[in-house]
Amino acid sequence: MNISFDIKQFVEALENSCHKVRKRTFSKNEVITNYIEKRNQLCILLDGSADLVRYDLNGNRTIIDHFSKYDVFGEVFYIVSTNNELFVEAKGKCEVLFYIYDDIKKKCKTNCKFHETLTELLPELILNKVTNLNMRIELLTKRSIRDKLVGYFNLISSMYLTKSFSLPFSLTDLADYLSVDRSAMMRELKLLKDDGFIEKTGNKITLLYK
Amino acid sequence: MNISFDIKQFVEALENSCHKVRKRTFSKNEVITNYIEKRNQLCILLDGSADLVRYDLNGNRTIIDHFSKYDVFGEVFYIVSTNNELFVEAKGKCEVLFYIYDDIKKKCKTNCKFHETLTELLPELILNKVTNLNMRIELLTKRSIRDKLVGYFNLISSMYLTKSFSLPFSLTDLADYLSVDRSAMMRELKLLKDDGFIEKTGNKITLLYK
DNA sequence: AATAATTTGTTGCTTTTGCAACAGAAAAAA
DNA sequence: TTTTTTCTGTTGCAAAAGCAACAAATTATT
Repeated sequence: MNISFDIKQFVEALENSCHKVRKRTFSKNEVITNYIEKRNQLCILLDGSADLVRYDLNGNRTIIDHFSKYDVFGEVFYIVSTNNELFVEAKGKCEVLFYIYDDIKKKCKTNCKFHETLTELLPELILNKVTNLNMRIELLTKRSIRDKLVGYFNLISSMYLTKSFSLPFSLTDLADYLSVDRSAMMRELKLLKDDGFIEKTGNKITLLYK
Repeated sequence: MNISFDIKQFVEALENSCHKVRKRTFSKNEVITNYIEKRNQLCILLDGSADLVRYDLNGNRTIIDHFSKYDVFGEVFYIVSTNNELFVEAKGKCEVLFYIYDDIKKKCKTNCKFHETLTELLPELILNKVTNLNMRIELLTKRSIRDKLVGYFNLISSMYLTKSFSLPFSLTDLADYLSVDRSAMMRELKLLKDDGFIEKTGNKITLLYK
């Protein structure tokens, strides 16, 4: 989910970048990072898209979060208390900025623009995450696959302010995001189409209701 | 979930309380507050326990969050982007502290201890919420009722550092929290018992595995 | 351009979950 | 203490979701 407006400030601050900040590129399917307890890492996705995924003991894959340009991620936003490892996987070519810190409030010696901006924006970034997480919970607590799909479509629709949109996920990934079986989800998509609620061509969806 | 250690500072700060802060008591089943877009309210549960609940169009009740002594709640922690109204309901006698603000960073004229403490603790409070929400998502993404139950029990168990504990919920409420049908959950609890994974007397659970 | 890999769409069958209903236990209110 | 209300435990049946498997389409890779 996008908070690009604020994050652009970060990118600008990087022109004369802090020496503690690293930039790296990744190609499709590479692991950008994993979440490690006790390490504090903050990452900014400068380009591309990536998913935060978890594999459980039964081999189920769950997409915990989906990141696109200028999204921020890292342990700050997911204090790990789980058994399962979390990975951030590149969905395509990605450019990522890394910042590892001991104390997020501590500035570097030169007190550069990056740290200044970070301190200023962090509360807002975190509140953004909270909104995100709450939306996610709202979706996941829906009782049926149909309700989850419709809930998700409404979200996308109100975000892009249009009833016609391309999914930011492949359908396979969408199933992992909604935490349901893919084939069951496909079946439900077909039913939604047959019932005249949506139109669907590939991964382009048009909402016909309301 | 409990973050009492920090919140005690708030309570102390209230000895010479800020005039913008209100204290009220509630009895069982009373609505403590609802979440309103554009209003900024921060509440601290000084005593008792309460649930943040949502009712959807199908009449399903979902417990979004469960609060106990010294937990903090309010719109800050749930920027509302939903159609469904959210209520905080008292589960018993409750004592609650309310603080409505325009700008959370703005201090009152007297710059009292309350505001000082608030500014200091807020980032930590919010990060605490984030952890909470992530745990919740971890539970909700589990694919079966059994996995949700076991996941929840593990959570409680590691929080209280014991394999034997009383549930902070009635079983009816637990089902609403895990977002599953109550009778199906009861069936699964019985199976867990029959399979020798847990012991259960009333709402006291003992984990027999690991 | 050809080949390989992944994703989509579909289906039959099985398992899990939800729904409805009810009796007994426990808790709250009168 | 008695009555009322809520919660627990259980069940049969219906509906929804998961699993497995495969062909067709699409997308990457060589």
